[in-house]
Amino acid sequence: MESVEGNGTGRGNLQLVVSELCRVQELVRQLELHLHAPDASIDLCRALTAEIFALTDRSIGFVAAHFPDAPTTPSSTSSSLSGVSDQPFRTNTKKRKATARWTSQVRVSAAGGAEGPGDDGHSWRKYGQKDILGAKHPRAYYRCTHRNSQGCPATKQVQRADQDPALFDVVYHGQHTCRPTGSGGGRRPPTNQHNPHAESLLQSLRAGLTVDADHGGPNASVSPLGASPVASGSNGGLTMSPYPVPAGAYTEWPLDGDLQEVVSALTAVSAPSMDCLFEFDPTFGDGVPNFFM
DNA sequence: ATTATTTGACCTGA
DNA sequence: TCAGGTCAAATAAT
Repeated sequence: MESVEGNGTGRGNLQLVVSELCRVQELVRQLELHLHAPDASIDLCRALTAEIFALTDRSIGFVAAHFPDAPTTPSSTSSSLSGVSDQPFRTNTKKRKATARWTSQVRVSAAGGAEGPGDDGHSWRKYGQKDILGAKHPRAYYRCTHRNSQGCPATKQVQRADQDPALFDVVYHGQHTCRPTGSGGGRRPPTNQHNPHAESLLQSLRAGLTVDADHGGPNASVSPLGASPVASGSNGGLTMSPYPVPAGAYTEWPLDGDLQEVVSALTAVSAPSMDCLFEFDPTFGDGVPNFFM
């Protein structure tokens, strides 16, 4: 393995990475300011988000290039995380390729021993349940109710966490293309341009970013630093925690590798409990995540 | 009657 | 062959 020490280029890149992460932090601050502004502009937020992604992407590229098989140093946060999820949930490292092009992973707790995570703002129809090898609880499969009527490809998988039955691991696949029809069904509370999920994202980002060079390859993950494994704040009976994606968790999604985990980590704060989603299109058509509500 | 859930069978990728 | 994901008939709920 290459040693960075004694390698001026490597050290230079590390400095670059640090400076870029600082810039990312600054951009996040700006983004937050815009989000709190009464006349927040979605376009501006998009632009800032795109730049944040671009910067993190480049930094990850540097790290991956100079630590091709860097030994993983269990991040300082992972130790605290491990208490909650030493086996977050079975990461499908060798199963069929998914057709979805977008994925998000969240851990949701249901208050009062509810049967499942609360309403995430979309209407889902259960279409299957499977016992998962090594997992105490079965995994439930849901698809968007509007799949037939509108061809919405969004699906999600919900599985009760082994360690804490009050926690549910939810994996979202695919983007919602459905448009909620009037009242009922996929209802949406009236929202202005304030995006609560974006704020969650920002909180995680502001808490700090760590870039872990994953052993065994160019995969890297960005995990929120200092974010407690289970957010203490509740949200209408739901608590949601950013979910640092373990190394290799999503290696098979049809993405360009590195970014998938970043995407997973970043989008981990999106989702349930509200209906406006921070969606991310990993095809990077224009590299701009979509906020829509 | 319509819609949602359950559950065993089937399909697919590794 | 196995495990995870999906289908679809039966059943339940509204």
